[in-house]
Amino acid sequence: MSAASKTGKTENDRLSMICQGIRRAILEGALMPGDRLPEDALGESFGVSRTIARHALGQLAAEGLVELRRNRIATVSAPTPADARDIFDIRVALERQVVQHLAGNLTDSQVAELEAIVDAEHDARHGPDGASIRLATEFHIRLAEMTRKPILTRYVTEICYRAGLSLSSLGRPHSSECAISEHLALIDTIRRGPPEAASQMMADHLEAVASRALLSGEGRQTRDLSAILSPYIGG
Amino acid sequence: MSAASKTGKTENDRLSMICQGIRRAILEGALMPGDRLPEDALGESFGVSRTIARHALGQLAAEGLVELRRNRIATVSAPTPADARDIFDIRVALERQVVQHLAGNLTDSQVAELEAIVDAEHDARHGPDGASIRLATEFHIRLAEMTRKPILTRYVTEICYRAGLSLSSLGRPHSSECAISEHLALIDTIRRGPPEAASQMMADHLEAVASRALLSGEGRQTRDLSAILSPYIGG
DNA sequence: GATGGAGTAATTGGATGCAGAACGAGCAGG
DNA sequence: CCTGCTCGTTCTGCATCCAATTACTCCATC
Repeated sequence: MSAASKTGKTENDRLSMICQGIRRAILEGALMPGDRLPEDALGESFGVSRTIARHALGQLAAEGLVELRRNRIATVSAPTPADARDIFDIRVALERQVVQHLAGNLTDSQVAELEAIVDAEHDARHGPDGASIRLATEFHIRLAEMTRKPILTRYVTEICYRAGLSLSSLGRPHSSECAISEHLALIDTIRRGPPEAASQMMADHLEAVASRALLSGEGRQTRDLSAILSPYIGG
Repeated sequence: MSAASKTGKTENDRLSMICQGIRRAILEGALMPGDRLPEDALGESFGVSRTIARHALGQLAAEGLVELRRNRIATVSAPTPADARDIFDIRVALERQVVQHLAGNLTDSQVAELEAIVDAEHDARHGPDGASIRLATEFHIRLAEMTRKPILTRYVTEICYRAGLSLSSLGRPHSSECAISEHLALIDTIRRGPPEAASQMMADHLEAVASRALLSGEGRQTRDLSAILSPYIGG
């Protein structure tokens, strides 16, 4: 799925499979912060041995999605509100780059593809929360991929997943209603607009998403103490 | 090898040690793109088994510093000029965030610390290239750390290492001469300046670094094979 | 009923072993 | 002299195994 740069890839890596599976589960809220991810349970779920599961956890920890402490069961990361703020700031910076590179350069088929995603978002707006978040994230990731800049794409993808985790853990149940029309407007502005306008609109959009989801502040009271204390333990 | 190898607490970080060691070796140009990193050799060098070395390679691959292809010996990544351009764009975006958060908020001791690094850069300006790149990178990383935003810091650190790799492989021998005065000016502007000014100065600085180091590389397109392939040979 | 502690089960950290793929030397042929 | 093929060596992919540490349960105690 990631960009194929030069030499053909298509490695049937089981490791990527596991990573992607867990990423999606986290993104959709199926896995919540603090949930435990024991190595052999994981391996058994995915039909591989602990070795692979272990490796996958290492990767996901590097991406900030899971927390790994010595001799302890891996858990889904629990971003603090400060983390979420940090993540969204970075996301704004990166996605501004995306739309600046894209502004005025979208092909018709690309526009169509993006609009198809928004359509799917529209269809899913009354479904489970996870689907909305996943589709909204997909929209942004596809946008990044269209720049054909693999490194930028990688970072945008990563930060989008982290943002998704923040939303599903700290955010209110739902706020995608407005995001849909904003996505449509975004497509249009990117398609024709000057880079600055598109960049600004993306920044406003992401800021709005963050505000709607996170500004509520109280969030939901955490399910257990460890989530509250986790940021203070590791150092 | 002579490290404290007793059981107990501080033995936690063998993996981080390897990662950091390789990162620095790459940053300083001791390891060049295409250099092979066999798991056995790595493990032996660091006095651990393949398992750890393997894990470390996985991490570094996730950071984009090494390339990992199935059943093939890991190699130091070989960024293309396009990759380098991409990396520097991202770096500009991220470091603008850094200075925007920092502008007007630097303490005296922080200023002193940064100036100390620049002093070290000055001392090292006629030494080996690696030292200059390492110190310049350290300057930017410390700057990021001062925001006390761990996630932003992580990304800046990562992108700085990648930029360093690009410089040491694609860049000209020396370009640190001007960077030193620019770093000093940067400190001053961040210390007192408005966020916009500091942000712009950082962008200009990084753009200048990229231009000085990379713009020369554009000229040689398919000139002769040995010149093109020399970075891929590993000598 | 709540608290603290010991013993057992569960889980991770890491090493090793084995199968298979890639690398490279050496040889045959143009 | 250069190109293509074959085969032994090297290296990775992965599973399994053992030691060390943690998590959990149960019981004694306050």
